[in-house]
Amino acid sequence: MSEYTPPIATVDAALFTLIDGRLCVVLVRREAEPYKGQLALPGGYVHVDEDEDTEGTARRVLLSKTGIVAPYLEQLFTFSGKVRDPRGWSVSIAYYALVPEGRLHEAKAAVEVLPVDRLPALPFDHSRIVAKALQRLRGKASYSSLPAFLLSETFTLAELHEVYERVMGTKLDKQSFRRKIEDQSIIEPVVGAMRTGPHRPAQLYRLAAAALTEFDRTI
Amino acid sequence: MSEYTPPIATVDAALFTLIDGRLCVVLVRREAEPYKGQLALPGGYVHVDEDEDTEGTARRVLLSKTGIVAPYLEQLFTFSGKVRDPRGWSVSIAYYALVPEGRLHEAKAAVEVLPVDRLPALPFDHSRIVAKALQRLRGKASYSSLPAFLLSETFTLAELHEVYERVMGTKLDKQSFRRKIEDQSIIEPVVGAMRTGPHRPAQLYRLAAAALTEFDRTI
DNA sequence: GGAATAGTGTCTCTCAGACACTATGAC
DNA sequence: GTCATAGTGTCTGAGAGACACTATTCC
Repeated sequence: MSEYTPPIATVDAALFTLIDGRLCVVLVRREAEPYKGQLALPGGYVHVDEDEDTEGTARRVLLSKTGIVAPYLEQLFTFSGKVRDPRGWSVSIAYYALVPEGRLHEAKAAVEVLPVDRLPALPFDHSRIVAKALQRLRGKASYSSLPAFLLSETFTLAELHEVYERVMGTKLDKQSFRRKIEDQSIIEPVVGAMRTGPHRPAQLYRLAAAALTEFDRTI
Repeated sequence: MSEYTPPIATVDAALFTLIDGRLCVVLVRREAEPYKGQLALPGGYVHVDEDEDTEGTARRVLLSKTGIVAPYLEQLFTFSGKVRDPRGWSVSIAYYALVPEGRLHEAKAAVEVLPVDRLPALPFDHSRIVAKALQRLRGKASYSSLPAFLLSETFTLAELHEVYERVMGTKLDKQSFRRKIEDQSIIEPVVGAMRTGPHRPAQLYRLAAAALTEFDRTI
């Protein structure tokens, strides 16, 4: 097998955030060919001498191209084939990530954050990657704590409620939502911490577990 | 980037079947180093001159190593890193597949079909791949038509009921199961076709869609 | 007091689970 | 008729959705 030719191996990452209640993707302008100068998902080669695994590649690429360390990062899908990259037969291990709006100040100046429903056509198959990531995000929102990673560490129930509605694109009944979230032990109150304003103060909560938590399901 | 060294790129596939109500995996004995002679998941290099994409690799590898064309094949996860393969930093795009017991006669003589709860330790990270595939299979069983791909093209409701129970490892109420399946339009009766025996004949059904169908869910 | 948002009480309707019942074949 | 499995009727309890209510702050 000495003449074995492996495909090109890259990682691409779709980094989502929520700005003014709109789901957005973080894009970077490509500094090298192909598609130099175009907006695309942050991505790069797998570095076998540097990366622990492809999740390490994703973290490195996100940090180096956007300046952001995302609190949630998950492998999405591996895209592959002869035509998706003009450089030749390639494999792209795609990841998606969530970051709260408040952490975007860490971002490099060169990034552009665009609403998912206002994206231009993206190079490679990046539009497909974004579509698949959105599908995963929306699906997983309905049975897990995933949308909470779009909020800062503490948040009110109303904020959590809204982020679920925004991600899923549907109205959710207030009482049903609160029952569901509290029954599942997804979150815990931060005792004594309240969000104040010109109204009754709201209890602040944090995620009970640092990792993603899934709800119960039945057939 | 002329000095760029890509990782090794392989595909591994966990092929499941149901024998006497027990979930089993199809293993092959490795013909080459490393781990020559050991039982492992069917796998092989991505051939950039031959494969359309990595799903094509998976189909080719499954056919060439086991002789089987599986009616259901889905990408599972991409495993990667320096230590999982003694040949060096590698990426394995793992797939899982389902095949009905009745199609195993196509299989090559060299394959071994072992129950998932009786597997030996497998080389590389193949035990992790099987574990992750089982997790996906069990999870997806609860909200999709997935387990039906372990049955031949036509089947009775009782057979479908049993395969769901076997895959999920739980008892399901007969009436609830039938309501659920029929409400979701997962299957359609094959008019006039009945499974006979020393008892009342049973209506035969087929999947209403050739592809996987998901049930409705709510938050 | 009024405005604004937080948080609760409670009714209803749907649906899953439980389980007993009827149906229809072979013998 | 018996046996075996197919298939249905129906009760009940839990929970989601709807929606109105009370609570607590700032002004």
